[in-house]
Amino acid sequence: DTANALDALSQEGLSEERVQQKEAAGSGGGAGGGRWEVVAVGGGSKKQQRRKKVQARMASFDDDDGSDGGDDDDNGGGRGDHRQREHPFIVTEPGEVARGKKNGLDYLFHLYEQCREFLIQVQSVAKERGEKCPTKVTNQVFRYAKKAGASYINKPKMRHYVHCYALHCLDQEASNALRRAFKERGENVGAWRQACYKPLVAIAARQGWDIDSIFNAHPRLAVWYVPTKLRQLCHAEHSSAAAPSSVSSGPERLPF
Amino acid sequence: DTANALDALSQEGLSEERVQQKEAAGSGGGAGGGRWEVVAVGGGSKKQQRRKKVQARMASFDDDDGSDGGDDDDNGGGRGDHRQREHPFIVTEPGEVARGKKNGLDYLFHLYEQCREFLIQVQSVAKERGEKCPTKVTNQVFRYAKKAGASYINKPKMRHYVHCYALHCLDQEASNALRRAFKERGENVGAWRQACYKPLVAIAARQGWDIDSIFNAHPRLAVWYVPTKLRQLCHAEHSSAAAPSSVSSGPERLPF
DNA sequence: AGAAGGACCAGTGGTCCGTA
DNA sequence: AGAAGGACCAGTGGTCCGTA
Repeated sequence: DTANALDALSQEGLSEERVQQKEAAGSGGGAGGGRWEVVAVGGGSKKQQRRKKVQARMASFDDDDGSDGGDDDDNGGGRGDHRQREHPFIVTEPGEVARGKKNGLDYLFHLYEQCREFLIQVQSVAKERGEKCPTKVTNQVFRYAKKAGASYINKPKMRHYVHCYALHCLDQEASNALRRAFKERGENVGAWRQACYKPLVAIAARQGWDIDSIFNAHPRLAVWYVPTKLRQLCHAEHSSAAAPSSVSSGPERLPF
Repeated sequence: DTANALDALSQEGLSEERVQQKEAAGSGGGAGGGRWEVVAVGGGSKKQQRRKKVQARMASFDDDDGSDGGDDDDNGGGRGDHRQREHPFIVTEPGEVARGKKNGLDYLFHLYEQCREFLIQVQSVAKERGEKCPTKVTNQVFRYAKKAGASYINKPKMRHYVHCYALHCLDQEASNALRRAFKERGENVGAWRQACYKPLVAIAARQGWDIDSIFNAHPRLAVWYVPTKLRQLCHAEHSSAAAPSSVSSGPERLPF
């Protein structure tokens, strides 16, 4: 029947034309406080946009069967077209909502917090079942997020901007300043993203170069793997910062 | 040339007819203090048995190239026969050295300590290089151990007996008593191994059922993954120990 | 029969590159 | 051109089962 056909399609990751909700940052300051506007990026009919409101956060579903057929909603509309991509990010100031077909950086950081919430849910299910319990945002968590309807969350995107989120967590002042500067200069997201590395390496330098400890010491950041490139930058900088013969000296030691 | 041919063979994991060293527990008590006898299990000629003494612990080699050709020793002897297996374990009392073509349990536990030492070496290499640093005995560590000449270490074996080692770490008295009882009764290794689960579950029960925390709180045990079956047993016992309606109550709570 | 371990397999971390 | 993300890939955790 139809439900099964839809299931089959959604298991291929091709259809599932759900309306996606986002909450827009209402009033200034950090992410996570306000609400995002509902932004439809699915192929579904417009009239469905306000349905399935909080789908992304709750719903008690199992994490290991591909089917949610027979639900109370139909995925109607024209079949066969792929889900549209998320709007690209632009550099926004803290509290600024992106206009047009763009997403802002508060929204980006909000996605990291959503992932952490999904992780916490996966952890509590695992504990209930006596299964091994992930400490990081793993593939399993991304799968869970997708099943929870948060189809706008995906691994490549989240991994791509982890270090930007790290800066946001570790030095909100510096992060905010960087956003304002790059917005003012009209830089694109790629340039801003690149620029996030340098202040992080400086933070690492101050804290004995142990980027893993820095991540793990921060509760919201600890659930993310340290990005390879950030690790490499810290290592390279550490090596060249140290006196040539004291590369193997421990943390906190300065060359003199 | 010959060296290359040998390399090729050893990369298939088929030959490398090295003499293997083991250190025998000299004087009673726990493992790790004494020395094991040299036990040859390779196909190499007998006269080579005392060569390459400490091979398994040191040697500065890289962890990612398969070649150690051109070394100072030849692997001589008849080619083409597979490496012999390790002698099977028998249940021995603490301090007792297995006789005949058998290995004792002090030796088994010693292997766990060797693996931990290999892990520590892998970790220090990773830190020097600024690579991500394993916290557990991973495939990478088993590969490293093999390259270090400890060909008698392998993943299936180590995973098979982890919970036995856990009991040895967490309650040496109970572990020793179990060994003596099973030896006296003439039980085989499989029966002893099975019997190790029960006292571990009892320990978990006393400590809020969190077997992961119990492993992680012990420095020598923390480097080992909690075995699936032990985790399942703890969970099953926990569920049935709790009152039916309070399965989701936290640790340390008793049903009353 | 009891046991050691090569080798396989499903699902991982990581990210490239065809896509829009 | 800049960017989002499906999909691939090497190496993982886990352990079965052909072997001795």
